[in-house]
Amino acid sequence: MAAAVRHDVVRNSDVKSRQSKSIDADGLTGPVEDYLKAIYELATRDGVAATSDVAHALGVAPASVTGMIRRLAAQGLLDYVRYRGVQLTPNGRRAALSTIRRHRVIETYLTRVLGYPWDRVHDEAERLEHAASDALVECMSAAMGHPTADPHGAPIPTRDGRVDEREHRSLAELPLGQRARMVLVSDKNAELLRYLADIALQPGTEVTVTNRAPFDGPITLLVGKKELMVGAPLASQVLVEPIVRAKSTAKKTSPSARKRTRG
Amino acid sequence: MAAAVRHDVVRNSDVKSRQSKSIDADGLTGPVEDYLKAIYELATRDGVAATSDVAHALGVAPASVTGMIRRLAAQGLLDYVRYRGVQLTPNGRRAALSTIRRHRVIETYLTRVLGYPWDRVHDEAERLEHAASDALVECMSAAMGHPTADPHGAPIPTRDGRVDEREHRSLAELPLGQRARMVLVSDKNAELLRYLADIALQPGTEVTVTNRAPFDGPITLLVGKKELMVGAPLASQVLVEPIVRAKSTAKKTSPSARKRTRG
DNA sequence: CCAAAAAGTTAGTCTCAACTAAAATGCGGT
DNA sequence: ACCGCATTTTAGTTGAGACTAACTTTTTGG
Repeated sequence: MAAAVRHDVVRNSDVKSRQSKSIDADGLTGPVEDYLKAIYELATRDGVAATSDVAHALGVAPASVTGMIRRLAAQGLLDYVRYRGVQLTPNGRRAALSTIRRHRVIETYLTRVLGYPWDRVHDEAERLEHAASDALVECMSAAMGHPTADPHGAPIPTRDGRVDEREHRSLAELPLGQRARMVLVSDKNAELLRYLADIALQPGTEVTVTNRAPFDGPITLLVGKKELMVGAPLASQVLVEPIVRAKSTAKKTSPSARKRTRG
Repeated sequence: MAAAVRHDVVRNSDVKSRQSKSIDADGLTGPVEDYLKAIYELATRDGVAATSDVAHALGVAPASVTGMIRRLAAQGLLDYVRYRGVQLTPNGRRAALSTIRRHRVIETYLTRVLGYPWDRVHDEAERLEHAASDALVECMSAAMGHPTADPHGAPIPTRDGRVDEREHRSLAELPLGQRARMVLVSDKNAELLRYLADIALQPGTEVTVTNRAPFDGPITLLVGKKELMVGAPLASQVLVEPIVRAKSTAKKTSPSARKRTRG
């Protein structure tokens, strides 16, 4: 090859910023992002997240959660009072929503564009969300015309951290005969998702509960034209929104379902 | 299968396999994959990889490399003789090529399908390669009709570990006046890639060296219809393949460029 | 209202993958 | 053949993030 030149432009990637642990987009590690996500979800439901709930959600020992919580509180991502549970600070919330946005955009992209199977997309996104940059996620989102919900119906937070936090009732609570539209199911249970795909029940599908056997017995559904029976555990996982006959222009769903789109 | 409820299906993701460190697709950690990739590249060039070269390639201290090499050798991924450098075993080679395949398919997908910028795709792929499953990578590859080279011209290994390992000569070595086609440039230097994009020199582009100033001085190129001058360091990074006038059907490139497609 | 159970925390240990400093080895030149 | 230098390895430390075992605090049921 040539002679002894090549000094400047060529030296590949010399000074490698020297960070020891693998940091992703937010400057947070993968595990940290997972904690923030889990705490976000628990605290949104219950106000504060309990140590053991976080531990269960992440599949780690409670003692590990206490340890991590201390670090995150010291970093200003959590408000923590010993023995009293934990909440996100504004910074923590921002970080959590950013991770959730990445997760959901990725899920949506993989199913919509690549045809990746519904029931496997969660595990894939669970790893990719820690590796994909925000720039890439924006690329994906733009390529789909900025969807607002993922394939399981979960709302996608915006870049500036707004997200639809409405709560929905499940098929287990839906009044008999009330027409409704499925809106959401957890993406975490692959078996459940496969079964729902089998019975053609997905976000957007219209469904009615026609009968409910006593003592949490089988629930009879009308999905499209087909009638079928499901158990109570499944029914409680499938969230729906009643279809309101548009009488007035006022878009009230129900007095109990408070609409709050926080940011 | 209506009746008797289904207590089984619903329990979310209870028993979480309990593995402590974050393992990806191959059952290897991110750092391990990075070492195998680096060793693959160095050992392919030089027979064995030297500790300090691996250290430099990964931006870590030589002592760290020795430590990791011991672990990988114990796992049967490397052949290691103290003070003598290191080589991949067949298993190590398989793992390295699998990671490289993921990297290059991802790079290609991001540029071709998502329009992700040429000079930033390497860093993105560097993180995604550890998170994307082989299944997803096959999806991407299929969506593009199974390309054989990434956007920088690097050959994409096949699933079964075959890869084109031909060596190419650089613009610095190309005889004056010889028409050639650019085939490859390293993806690691973003600045270089931006400049090449500027001058419209990419894999596939036809290029001729029309003059070379003495003492590694400026090199004059003909790219398309435009003439321009580049320095020796750049020229040595741009690899090309001479264009042979198809006289006979025999596809000989050059006696020195030995074609070996190992697997 | 108090004791037992449940939940949470502390203390101490482990592994991975990095580091620095010091010792060992290999090699080129005379 | 040997000296000096570059390369490599060993030894010992560090930090993140997990674990178990033991202890403390809160909650709950009688």
